[in-house]
Amino acid sequence: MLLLRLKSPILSQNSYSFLLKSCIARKAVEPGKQLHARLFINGIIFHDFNLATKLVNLYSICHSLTYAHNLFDKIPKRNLFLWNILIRGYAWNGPYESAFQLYHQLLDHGLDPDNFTFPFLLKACSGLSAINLGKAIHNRVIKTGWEMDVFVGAALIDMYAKCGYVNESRLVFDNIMNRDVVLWNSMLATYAQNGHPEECMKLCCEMVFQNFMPTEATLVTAISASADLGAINQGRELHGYSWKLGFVFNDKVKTGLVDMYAKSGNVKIARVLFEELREKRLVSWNAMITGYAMHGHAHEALNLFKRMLEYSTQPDHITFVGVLSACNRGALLDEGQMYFDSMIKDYCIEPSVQHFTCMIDLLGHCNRLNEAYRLITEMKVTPDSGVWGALLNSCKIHGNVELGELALERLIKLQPDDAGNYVILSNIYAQAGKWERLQNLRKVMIERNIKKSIACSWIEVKNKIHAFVCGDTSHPMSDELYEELEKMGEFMAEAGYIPNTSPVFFDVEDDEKMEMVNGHSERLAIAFGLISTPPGAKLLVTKNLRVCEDCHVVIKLISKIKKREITVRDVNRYHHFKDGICSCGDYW
DNA sequence: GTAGGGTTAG
Repeated sequence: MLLLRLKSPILSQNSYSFLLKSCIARKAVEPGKQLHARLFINGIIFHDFNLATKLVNLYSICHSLTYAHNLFDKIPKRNLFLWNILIRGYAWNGPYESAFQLYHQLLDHGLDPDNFTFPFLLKACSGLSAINLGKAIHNRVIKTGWEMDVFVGAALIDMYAKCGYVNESRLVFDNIMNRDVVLWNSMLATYAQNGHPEECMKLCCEMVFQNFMPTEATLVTAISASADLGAINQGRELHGYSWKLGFVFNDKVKTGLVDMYAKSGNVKIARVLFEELREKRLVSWNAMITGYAMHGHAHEALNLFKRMLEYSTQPDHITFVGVLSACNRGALLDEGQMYFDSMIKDYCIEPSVQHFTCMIDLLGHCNRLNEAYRLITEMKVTPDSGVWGALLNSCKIHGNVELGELALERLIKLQPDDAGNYVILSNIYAQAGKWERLQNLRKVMIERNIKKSIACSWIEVKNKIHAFVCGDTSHPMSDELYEELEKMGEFMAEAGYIPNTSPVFFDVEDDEKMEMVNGHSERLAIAFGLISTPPGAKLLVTKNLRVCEDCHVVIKLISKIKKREITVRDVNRYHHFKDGICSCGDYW
């Protein structure tokens, strides 16, 4: 950049070329603009295609799309390379629509998109979640014969993944014979991002089996999948595998491990790894803060947040989801309100539905139901099912029938087929002794043919995931498992336990009801865990719905009688049972 | 005479 400071107005075109190349390498847009001005004054710019191209490239890399596009428009003869770098700029930074405008212009000019154009266009589709556009581009890919290209393929896989079309992703993946590691990674990410962690793990094994060397992205994706599965042993294996492959000092892999250990209930190990990070980036802070929040360690989460600010790391909207849900778990109303205000005022973050959900949950937690409702009415964003669900849940805990009815009314509009909401209101009615309303609600459910979704819980034992549905007798160890449950029942009866059958929704006789509660999937998974692990071993069970109230009581007792730490991760939160107490403080 | 696909936190 020394040359820039020289007074001499005349530089050779080679020198300009060299300087621009250096600007591109450093992403230095300001010196580039100065060079642009000189080129303009000297009248060189429009005669030297090479220099103009370099400038468009620089602007495009540096998010200066307006500059890039203006210059692009003035270049008389444009080649595909020039179109591609401008499309790339829009694909990376938006507005994505501009990428498609350029694409159509390109076609109008009689040019054919190539294996560079397609990945950029597909990236823009991913950004817009525009499946129809994506499919149209896919057709064009097939027509122009680029479908076997790994770059195009990976972009197609990602586009379908971001639009939620997992099967289409897989078709693209299966269709390409000469795969490379990124193509595998794209497919792994598709499964991980779309809630198919088991498929992700399976494919990961296949990839290794086919002698592909995992990369940083492979491990990050696989670790996040095992975090979503709550598969601690698989996660530990991946941890060991990272050692073997030399990724153990890699901060991105390590952040994945922090998330994985936190989600599987090992917050302490997560913290140790977090402290080992050489560079603590925003994602790492967020993983640790949300990890603490999930497990109800409100003060640890907030202390870490304060430390993050001392490190001058700017929090983002995800950090505040963690901070606010930490306040919620700790019933810290004043702090929660303070952070919510600070997020808006000090950090200029527009509260999202998630932030509002945290606040409504928090107000509800503290029995400020009317304020919670008022907040919903004042929200600038449209309240979704999470928001009304939080209100409904708070109404159940504090026995507010009227607001509960209102919340359900809104929920029915948003999720007409979700039985869970009806069940919560029916529980509110049952608790309040409103039997007539309860009967009416049941009638409505029957009329609308709303059925409770099948509850499923799973537990990982010796690296294998064992899944149980409600009343399941299909497991090979089913007999032993029910025997264990029966034995537990005797112990619990001695401890004064009386089954609470109110969560059982169907009209059935009492002893039948008992059996149904007894056969709840979380109990089956825990019973299986008890008989297939050594005494004292921790258990982690994951459930697709909320833990039922009776099971919550029972698991507390089991943790005391069997001297076991049991973690249940239900659809909303974690419950840590130890010595007869649950970390949620019976609020969930 | 150049560029590109996959990566974690909610």
